[in-house]
Amino acid sequence: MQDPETTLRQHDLPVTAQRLAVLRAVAHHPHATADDLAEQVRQKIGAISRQSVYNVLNVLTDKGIIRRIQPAHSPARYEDRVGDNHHHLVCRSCGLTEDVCCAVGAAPCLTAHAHHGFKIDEAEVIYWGTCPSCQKKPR
Amino acid sequence: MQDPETTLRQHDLPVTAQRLAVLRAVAHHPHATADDLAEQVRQKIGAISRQSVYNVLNVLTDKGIIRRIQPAHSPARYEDRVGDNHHHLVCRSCGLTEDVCCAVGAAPCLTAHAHHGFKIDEAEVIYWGTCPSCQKKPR
DNA sequence: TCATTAATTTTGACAAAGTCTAAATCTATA
DNA sequence: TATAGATTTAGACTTTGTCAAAATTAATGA
Ligand SMILES: [Mn+2]
Ligand SMILES: [Mn+2]
Ligand SMILES: [Zn+2]
Ligand SMILES: [Zn+2]
Repeated sequence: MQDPETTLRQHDLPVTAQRLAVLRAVAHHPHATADDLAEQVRQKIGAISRQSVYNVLNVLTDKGIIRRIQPAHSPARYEDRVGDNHHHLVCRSCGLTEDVCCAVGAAPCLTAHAHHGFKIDEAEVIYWGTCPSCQKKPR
Repeated sequence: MQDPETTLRQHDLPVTAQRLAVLRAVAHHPHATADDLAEQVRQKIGAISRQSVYNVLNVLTDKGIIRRIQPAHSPARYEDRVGDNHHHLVCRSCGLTEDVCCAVGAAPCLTAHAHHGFKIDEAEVIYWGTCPSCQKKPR
């Protein structure tokens, strides 16, 4: 990823302190929630409204600059690793989220057998399980 | 599936009108939301509280009698087709949800390469696309 | 540099989907 | 049929996110 200001200009987005800070926060904290990111941004630039965090995350997602993932039982999470069709491994117990390369190859799971006449554009895969640290915990 | 009353007794659940009605509604309306199901139940038994619908869906899900799926942008959906590791095909436009047999074989996507030391117990796959009917619509 | 305009940010209300709690009701059992 | 324990209900509450209008800021070009 290049520097956030260049990224914004390349996408015809006016450069604002809020956008820069959110974009940096996403880059530094992959799979963070909107709330997590607001927290990070506040530590950097002092203040940001909740609405602005959502505004920025939405516009960045629409432009394809970042990606939104929405596992069950969790608010949406964001990452700037886009366009590589990777998947996720989520701990049922603590929510820890790890990247996993696409199981079948390049963008393979997209070859979804033309089922039911649907025009398929994405295969979303989430592996659910227990992370090493939670496996150790009693209970 | 056998009759709902037997199912409940086999799982040591006291039989109530609400549980029977919700279980029947799930069987007759696969991939319905809690709200959809409440609606159906009311047509059958006259009334049920929102909380009871959730209570029942939760206990049935915990017992493994039904399954909960939670696609992005949608409230949770329920079905009584459990234990066969099937996946889902969801229309981005209208939310239509169809079953898809597991792409890789029996319970294959579970063989997830022992990544990151996680103990994986489920591979959830959602194919996103546009259903035939929505493909026809203008716009 | 400065004024103008369009876009962004903020504030505060609102919505959807669920959960929590205590009181009322019902089921199972004997 | 009485009892104990479980379920159901009502209503408040929480979380995550959106909407809309007013205030502020960024980009542009004179
Ligand atoms: Mn990722
Ligand atoms: Mn299904
Ligand atoms: Zn964990
Ligand atoms: Zn559709």
